[in-house]
Amino acid sequence: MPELPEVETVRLSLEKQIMGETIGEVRLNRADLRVPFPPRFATRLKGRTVEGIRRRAKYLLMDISGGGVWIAHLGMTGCFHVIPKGGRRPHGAHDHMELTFKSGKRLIFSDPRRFGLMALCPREELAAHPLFSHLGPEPLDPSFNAVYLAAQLKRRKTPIKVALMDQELVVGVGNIYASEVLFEASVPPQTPAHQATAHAKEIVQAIRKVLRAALRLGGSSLRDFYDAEGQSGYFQHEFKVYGRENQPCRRCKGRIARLVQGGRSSFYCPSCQK
DNA sequence: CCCACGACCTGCTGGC
DNA sequence: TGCCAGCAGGTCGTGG
Repeated sequence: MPELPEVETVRLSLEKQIMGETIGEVRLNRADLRVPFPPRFATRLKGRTVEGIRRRAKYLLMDISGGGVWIAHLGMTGCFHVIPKGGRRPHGAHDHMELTFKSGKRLIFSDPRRFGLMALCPREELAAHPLFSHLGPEPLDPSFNAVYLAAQLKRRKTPIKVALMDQELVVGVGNIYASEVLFEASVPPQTPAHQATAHAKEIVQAIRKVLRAALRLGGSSLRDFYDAEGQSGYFQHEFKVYGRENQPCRRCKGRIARLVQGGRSSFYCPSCQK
């Protein structure tokens, strides 16, 4: 569910729903997700007001009163659900955190695979936090440009598809958008990164174009992505290659191919991408 | 340093 | 119908 467009979609819906809310009860239904919840997590959230909701890479950052940041990562299957005051929702087997605001609104975090993560950090220590200190630039930030990308690609032998998913090179691009971006840039996914330096400009433009288009459509909903208000995204209908193995290329009518790189499926059009 | 690979989890799908 | 292999949006640690 969660590459940059999906995380940003969740951020927007959380902003609409829980900005300014003050946290009452916090219930954890287990001790850990991918890593343990922070020590005294519930206590440290209780009584705090949500002052801001930001995103960095695929992390959601809730600024809470008192100077702290509540960090959340959705992993593969993590979901926030906001339930209006008095609203009902059957308890799910994977509801790991249930938070009630003083207004009566509730916020549920569910995550079947538990690849998600929660952390807490003082605001001024965020940049130095181990989760953040090694992250590359935001793809929609001016610092991510052809000169930067070419310099990064130059010293890597790994396939371009794998390089684009490396959060140290650029953040927010995951398995879906890496394939879509390379189709847009007409670059085959197997190309060694250092051989793609000449295409750095096209790749930067493709990343911007694809991510912006996905953002406009509320991200991509495969099986289970919804924003905090239960709204699905629509970009999955725009996929040119992702998940389309053996189907006709929308551009040339040739067959979309699949290969495995770094243990993940890559999709591409062998005749358009060369 | 770089890279490939497995591990972490659960659930769904498709083939036999 | 039932079972099992294979696959799924991400990251991290290990070992070569």
